[in-house]
Amino acid sequence: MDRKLLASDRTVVEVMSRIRKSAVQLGVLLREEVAGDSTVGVVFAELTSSISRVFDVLESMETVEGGQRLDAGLLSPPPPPPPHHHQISTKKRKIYPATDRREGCRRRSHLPSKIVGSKTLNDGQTWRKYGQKEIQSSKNPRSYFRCTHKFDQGCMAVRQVQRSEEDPSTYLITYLGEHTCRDPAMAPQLFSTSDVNNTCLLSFGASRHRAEKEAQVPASPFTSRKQESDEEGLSNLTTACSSPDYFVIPAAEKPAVMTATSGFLADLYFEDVFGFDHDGFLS
DNA sequence: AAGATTTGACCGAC
DNA sequence: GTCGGTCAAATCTT
Repeated sequence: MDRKLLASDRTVVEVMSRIRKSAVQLGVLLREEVAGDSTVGVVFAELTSSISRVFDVLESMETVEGGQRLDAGLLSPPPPPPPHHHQISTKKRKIYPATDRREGCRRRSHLPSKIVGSKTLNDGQTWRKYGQKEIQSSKNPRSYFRCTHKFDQGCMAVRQVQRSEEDPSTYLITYLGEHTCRDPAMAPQLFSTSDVNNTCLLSFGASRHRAEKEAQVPASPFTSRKQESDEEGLSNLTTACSSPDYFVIPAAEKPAVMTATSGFLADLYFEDVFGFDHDGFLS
């Protein structure tokens, strides 16, 4: 797959990202049906499988600029320049000169993103909340989080959290960018027994390319620090890996979901992220 | 005191 | 002009 990415391919990427986003939202809305061993569940599994394959193909292409992975450039914008001197205005904020526009203000919503439906905000990562915004199309505000290690390790991962309108107990978490930070001291906590028992992670669009990359750079800087911004006391750990490409299913729904999806997504997750068969891992 | 959160302002994309 | 994403001073928490 040596073909370079054309502008039209990028449009495809954007459209596919939207389709994937819609699929995830659909999964949340159809939780019961998807969880059951029903036709809906089978069709949903088929849909997610197809989306994953498309992303596999797209991610195997080179970028026009050459060399970089598809999402490397799209997901990880270059780090913003260090803040320098700014004019002081009479208002609360400093005024940035026209030549010093903030990179961060560029909208990222059109970039590939990974959306997770979760009952908890705790995903094993340490996040720092940096903003909250009322969203026009939604009655629930959206909260913005950046990785705690943004400045000390240059990690550009960010996430947006919004409570689901359909199911207020569920958070729709959009991950943008990938974690490049590491906190080795916490690695041994990866998949403690309780985590395995209480979670089920379904991979959405996890590619072998990403898996290989993560195998080289072990993900998941787990931390014992206070889980930041975990609203309303939701502190039970529900995810055990930093890779954001998951669909998180509450423990109670796990068996049914595993049946409905024939386990292929879960298999993909275990194989891609950990590089071995989960049956062996769990036994 | 240090670090985290809140919240109004700023700014680029659309 | 509107909207969404980010910044950063003020405030809160540990």
